[in-house]
Amino acid sequence: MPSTARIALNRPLRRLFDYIVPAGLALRPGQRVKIPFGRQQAIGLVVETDITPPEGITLKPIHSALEEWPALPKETFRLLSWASDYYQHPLGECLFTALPPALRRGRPAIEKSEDWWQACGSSAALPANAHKQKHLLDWIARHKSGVKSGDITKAGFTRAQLKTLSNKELIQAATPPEQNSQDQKHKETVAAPELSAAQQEAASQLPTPEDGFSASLLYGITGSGKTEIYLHYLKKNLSAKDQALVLVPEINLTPQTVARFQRYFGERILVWHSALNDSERLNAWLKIRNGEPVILIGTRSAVLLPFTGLKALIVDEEHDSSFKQGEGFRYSGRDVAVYRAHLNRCPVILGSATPSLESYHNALTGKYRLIRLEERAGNALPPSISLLDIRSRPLEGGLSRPVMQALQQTLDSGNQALVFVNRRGFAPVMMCFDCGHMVECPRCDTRLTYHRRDRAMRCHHCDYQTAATETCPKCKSEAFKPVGQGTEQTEDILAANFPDTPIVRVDRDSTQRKGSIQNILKQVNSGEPCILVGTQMLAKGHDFPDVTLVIVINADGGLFSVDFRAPEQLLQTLLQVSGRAGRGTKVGKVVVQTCHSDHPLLRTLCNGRYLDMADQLLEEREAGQFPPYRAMAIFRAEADTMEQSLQILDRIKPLTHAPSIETWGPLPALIARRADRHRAQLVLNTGNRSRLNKLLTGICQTLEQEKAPKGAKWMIDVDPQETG
DNA sequence: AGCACGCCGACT
DNA sequence: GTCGGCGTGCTC
Repeated sequence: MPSTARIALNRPLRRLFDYIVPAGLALRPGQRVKIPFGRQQAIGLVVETDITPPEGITLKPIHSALEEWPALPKETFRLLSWASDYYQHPLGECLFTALPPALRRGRPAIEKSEDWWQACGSSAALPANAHKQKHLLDWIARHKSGVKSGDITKAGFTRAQLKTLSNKELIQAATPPEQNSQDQKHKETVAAPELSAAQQEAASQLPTPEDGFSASLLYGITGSGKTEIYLHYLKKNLSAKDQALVLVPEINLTPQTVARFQRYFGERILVWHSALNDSERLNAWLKIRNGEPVILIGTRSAVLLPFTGLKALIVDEEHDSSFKQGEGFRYSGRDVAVYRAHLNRCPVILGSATPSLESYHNALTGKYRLIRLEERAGNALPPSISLLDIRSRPLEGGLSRPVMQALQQTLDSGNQALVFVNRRGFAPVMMCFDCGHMVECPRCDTRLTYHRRDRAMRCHHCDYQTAATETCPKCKSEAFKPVGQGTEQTEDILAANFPDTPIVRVDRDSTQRKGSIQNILKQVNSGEPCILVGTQMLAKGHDFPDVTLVIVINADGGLFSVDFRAPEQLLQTLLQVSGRAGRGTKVGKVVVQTCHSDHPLLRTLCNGRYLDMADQLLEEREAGQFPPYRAMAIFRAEADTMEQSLQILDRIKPLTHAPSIETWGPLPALIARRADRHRAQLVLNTGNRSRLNKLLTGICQTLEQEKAPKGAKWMIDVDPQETG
């Protein structure tokens, strides 16, 4: 009897393939193998050995193992198997997402040294029309100690340009600056940060790695210094050989954040985020796989890395919705982190000023330990929040008179202000006041946003854009006007009202234009009076010590949404924005414009106590039978027509009829058509998560056997973040 | 997902 | 007469 193995492939298939293991080859789960697959060669991962293959199939032999050790160590492998089952995503694809691209393609698991270059010729030798090459040569020449090729492509140059310069012998291979990395290795790092009494008290409540698995929700109001607690915790609890993981939202992984950790841990800090290239990914992955005692700061996918000596996990801003992947393998980085800590018998700390209702609920039921830190670091006082009812108040670009006056006062006293507008562009709609026509996206069920800066109408849900017109495209009327406020418009109105004050706009458009948010914020950091105008981007992670006034243009969007998470997200955003005010020694003031100043949630907002709001929201969730009281999953379908999408879900619906499982729909999605795809969904809701999980496994298996009609697709989303 | 096999339109 | 369109079927 030849020995056998079950192999997972990087294919969207909910099945595994069995092979014969050649004599003399010892295989363990998690190992990479080269296998024949159909008439191609493929890379697979061993799932199980010595299996009993099904009858009537002739097994092919495995070609070879790529290395004799498992690329995915035992704990990582178990984590991914669990996640595959929990999120109902094919095992092969789950396992392969934990490999860097180079290893997925079958490249050897050895460190890839990057080639370094330095200039050795003058740009005068180049033809006059070779502008790109000249730029690149100048750029390389500016870096005296040489540059690595990865940074060259990141700076916007191509490999072809590099090669041309090399052929012309204007640049040559350089030796990597060894000294520098040596210097850094020996750089002294400072001891654990001094904690305030309140921080000390919070830190003392955190269980240590010796206590085994624990999950703690660190509720620390904005400005309370959660990061110092993380630093202190890692400093006190990691031995020289331990690994740790700090998960952060993509937007918070700034050079400043990394520098702050490096100050305490020097070379032990390693980063992992979407901007790494293939060789950087491979090298970081190998360090972690080799058990080097790194402290990894990374985004969502870092939780899947092959740690072998993980002693602590931290999830910062745990409420952030970007921890949930919105497509493909739709896992929650935060929830996977908690499960990983559990598997690994080590602590996980979830930190937030505005905890998710899921985590808060777990804290209330005793699953997590709740640790409160309700004092701002230094002498900073919490900002005062007030509502300003704007019903029947004249508005100029969305701003009321009292708000304008407050802005003036703030500037007069030499301080900075921040205006929060939750929409980029100039106006979310262009409307004709003669015929009532509104300009819509031809490919989506949405209105086009007017961008006055570049005279364009853009869809914010697909890549469609068209030139803006002066008159109504339908009836040619000149009564064709923008309706509603976007950041561009607010910026213009503020510039007109405060001509001597710099207005700094921060949104996706302005950061794209100016390179980075750091560039834009340079002038804000000087402390000179100015007004910041921006979207969500402003609310996350940036400190503005001189901002003493925060204006929220309109808070009502999330109050009456069909999405059950909208109120939670609104309050989180409002509080995160509020937290920008008065971070230094100055007292902050927050004014929220609303048409519903008597709304109970907004009333609670004014006391600034997030947990009071969370209590209120939890009551609503319980009454409505929503998560975290019930488990939820959504079948989504998209096709060329809505009929097709609904048809797929109508077919699924009877399969979901089971005790204790409620099914809603199928219904068209909130934005029913997006990029010419018609979308619908079927919502499953239950008090019995494990029963739902088993049911879903069966349904997905069944559906995969059937072929979906052409152009139509179904997918499953467990614990969905967006339910519109 | 790949990749082949397979049956119908415009070209050397 | 062929090259090639992408429909559907299979991969241990």
